[in-house]
Order: sequence, then structure tokens, then C-alpha cells
Amino acid sequence: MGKTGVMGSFEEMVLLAVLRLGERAYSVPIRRELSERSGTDVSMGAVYATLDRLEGKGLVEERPEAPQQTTPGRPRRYFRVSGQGIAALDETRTIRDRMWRGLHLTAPDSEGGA
Amino acid sequence: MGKTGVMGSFEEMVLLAVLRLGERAYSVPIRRELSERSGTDVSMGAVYATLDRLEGKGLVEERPEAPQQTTPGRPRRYFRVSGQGIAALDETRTIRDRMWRGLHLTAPDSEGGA
DNA sequence: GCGATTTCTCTATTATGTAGATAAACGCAG
DNA sequence: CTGCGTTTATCTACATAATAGAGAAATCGC
Repeated sequence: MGKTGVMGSFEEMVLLAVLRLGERAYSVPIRRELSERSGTDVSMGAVYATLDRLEGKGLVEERPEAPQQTTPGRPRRYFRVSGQGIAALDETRTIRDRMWRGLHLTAPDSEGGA
Repeated sequence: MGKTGVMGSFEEMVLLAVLRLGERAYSVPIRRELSERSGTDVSMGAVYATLDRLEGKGLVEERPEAPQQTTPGRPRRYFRVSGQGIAALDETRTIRDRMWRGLHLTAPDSEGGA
């Protein structure tokens, strides 16, 4: 996580996707979640790399058991957000909220300050 | 800016600091703003590198004229957030809000509460 | 010009973000 | 049990973002 206590923006999005998906959080739905909410597709590689990094930092955990899987294909890796992950999300949001506090996004044109 | 339309988290913070500071946005106050709101110090180098990147992308502009500077020392580089910068901030926030929508951040069930 | 002051630039390094190709594991039909 | 198609995961390589710290550059008052 960055020096400032705010995590990377893609890490945050992945973490949030995992959180939202709950029980069914694995690569494919995570990726779909990201696409739907951001409007662009990201590759599997991008998702896994991030998930692995988050796991390394203890922000997500791999859940060994899948809820009975009767589908073909290679077994899925399910993830869940850890307590630390929640805390990290909270810190990120808190700091960012402080940065945004009181700002309105109006296009600049005249200064005339104060 | 990232594939997803969300900019880097530090870039966002710097951009917000510049926006908030208005007329008086240059390295030192920007850095102070960052420290105060995040709780940690970042180096000048970090700030400048980011400012330069943002400038390269057209999200901030260097304002040539400083409001009369009678202080000693090397001349300051004042910055302002461009229209594009505002738009980028808005997009970043919009997408992130969609990612957060409806999520609450309750810690997952007790794990070894000893 | 000289020195003190303030700000900026440069170099290096690690962390994040990203894609695409390739491999692995599995259920099912034969 | 063997091969086959399906689904998911890993690997490699590279681009961008984040970061520190040392050192160089301007400017002012004298």
C-alpha cells in the first residue's frame, strides 16, 4: 500500500468486487463486475496479478472449498476479503474523503478569489 | 490514466490538493496539504514526479505568472487543474462510486477473538 | 559578487497495472 | 481409460505510477 495509506486504485476496485460478490468471488465474476462498473474490459492476467498481490499483503484470503462445483474445467480459486482488507479499504476511503472534503468540481474559468 | 478510467490514487490526491489550493498551488503547500490530510510525509520528488506526469497528460497546467513573488529562492512553479483534469477527477469518482455503491464495510465474523 | 534561502531537477528503485499466450484440471462421451 | 472440449489459472514481459534523497539552480539582500 502506498506511503499515504491509500491503496492502488485497481487494487481497490478488485477488493470491492470481491467484497460485493461474497461467496461467489472468483476470477470470472470479478472480471465481469469490473467490466460492468467501469465500462472497460481488463484481462484475466490483470485480475490475477492483483489478487495475488492482495493476497501477499493479507488483504484477501483464498477460500479452499468451493461450494460444490459440478462444472467442467480447472478448479476455481475463490477469494474473500480479510479483516485487514476491510481495514485497508476503510483507511483508503477515509483519507480520500478528507482530500475531497468541501470540493465541488466546477470547471475553472475565472479566478477572482476571495 | 488506467485502463478502467480511474487515475492513480496519488495522482488523484495531488490533483485534489492543487484544486483546493487554487491560486497558491505550488510544491510546498501541496506537500503540506498531502501531509495534513493523509497523516504521512511524502517527498518533494514524489510530488514533482506526479505533477509532471499530470502535466504531460494535460490534467494540470503550469501557470507562468506567480502573484508577485518577493521571496528569495528559486522561482516557484504554480499549477492549476485544467478542464481535462476536472473531467478526469469526475470520471474517477463516478466509477469508484459505482464500485462502492451499496457496500457497507462490516468486519467479517470474529476470527480468534482472543 | 556572495551567501543564505527556497525551490526545483535528476537518478535510481520498487510497486502497480496490463495483456496475451500457454498450460493445467476437470467432466463427459466413447 | 483415453481423448476432447470447456473453463480457469499461470507465466512472461513490459508500461506506468510511486517514492526517496542528493544535489543543482535561482533569487534576494547586501
